[in-house]
Amino acid sequence: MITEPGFVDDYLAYLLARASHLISSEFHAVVEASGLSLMEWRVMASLSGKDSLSVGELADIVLAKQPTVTKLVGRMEEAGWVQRCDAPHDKRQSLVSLTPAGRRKVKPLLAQAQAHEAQVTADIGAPEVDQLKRILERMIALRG
Amino acid sequence: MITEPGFVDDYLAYLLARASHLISSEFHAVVEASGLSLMEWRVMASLSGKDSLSVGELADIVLAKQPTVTKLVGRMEEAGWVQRCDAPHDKRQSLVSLTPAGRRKVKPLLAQAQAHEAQVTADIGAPEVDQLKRILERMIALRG
DNA sequence: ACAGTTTATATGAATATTCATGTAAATTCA
DNA sequence: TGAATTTACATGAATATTCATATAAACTGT
Repeated sequence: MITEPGFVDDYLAYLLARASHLISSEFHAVVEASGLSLMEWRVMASLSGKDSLSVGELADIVLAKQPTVTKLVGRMEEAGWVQRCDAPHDKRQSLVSLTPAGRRKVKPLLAQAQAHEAQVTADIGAPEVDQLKRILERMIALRG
Repeated sequence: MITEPGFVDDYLAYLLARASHLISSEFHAVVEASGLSLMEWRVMASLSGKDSLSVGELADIVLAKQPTVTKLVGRMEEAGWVQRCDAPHDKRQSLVSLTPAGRRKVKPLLAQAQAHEAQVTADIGAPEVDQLKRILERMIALRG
């Protein structure tokens, strides 16, 4: 089933959505194979850099609404991948961090993600990917 | 609440997701003001080019699963914006098309979408947007 | 210090999406 | 041709997301 032309959604918006969906979907297969959803992977990947993130910060990063993240984190907490604790100086905040089990779970995926990006780069061309990244970063910086 | 660095999701994948979300969100405000959801807008924008599209084609274009689109189209049919009819030579297919009311509804949005893209282009720079589009098209063509 | 406001998260009800599967039409090939 | 397979869409149950709102903590100005 091939379909391409005609769609608008601002065209640029559509190209971005389509390319984003494409790349994420490819890696989605890898993520699901390890028993995580795409959102769970995003949360864990985000946390694997930092020591902890608040629910609000996570929502911003993973591009989801706050109640969605609250419940997502709740499920991940039950699964034993993350833990919550109240922020020391602002007890409204709920700081989310990876558990040791979560860290073990996400570690191989981080490597596979890099491998996937390397594959995409090999297919598209390193200069193009660099240009692409620069422009996207500029868009995000200017308008985000 | 500012958050940026650290996230991975393959990094390129994240930049794409973030930029896509950003641009779509901006226009989302316009879409919602006219009483449509983002998905409804995508469906109607897709249909406004073509005479009709099958449910499967729509699902592919709007980046959603088939049952999602079946139900989305069902709601839009009730709202009077689209209509379904069986395909003449393949009665399994359900061809979706805009009603006159749907056409009237989407028409101003198509213009506003163009205006939005023009604004983004003005902000980011026309050459950058052209490059961006070319690279995205290449990605989609190569891997889609 | 306190009343009013804002901010961060949680929660319940409403809504939307997805998975698994069902149905029916088209296609394949022996 | 016709049985087996595949394809397209629909549907019900399960799940996830979202909206509206509640709660509680942090600020603000007096």
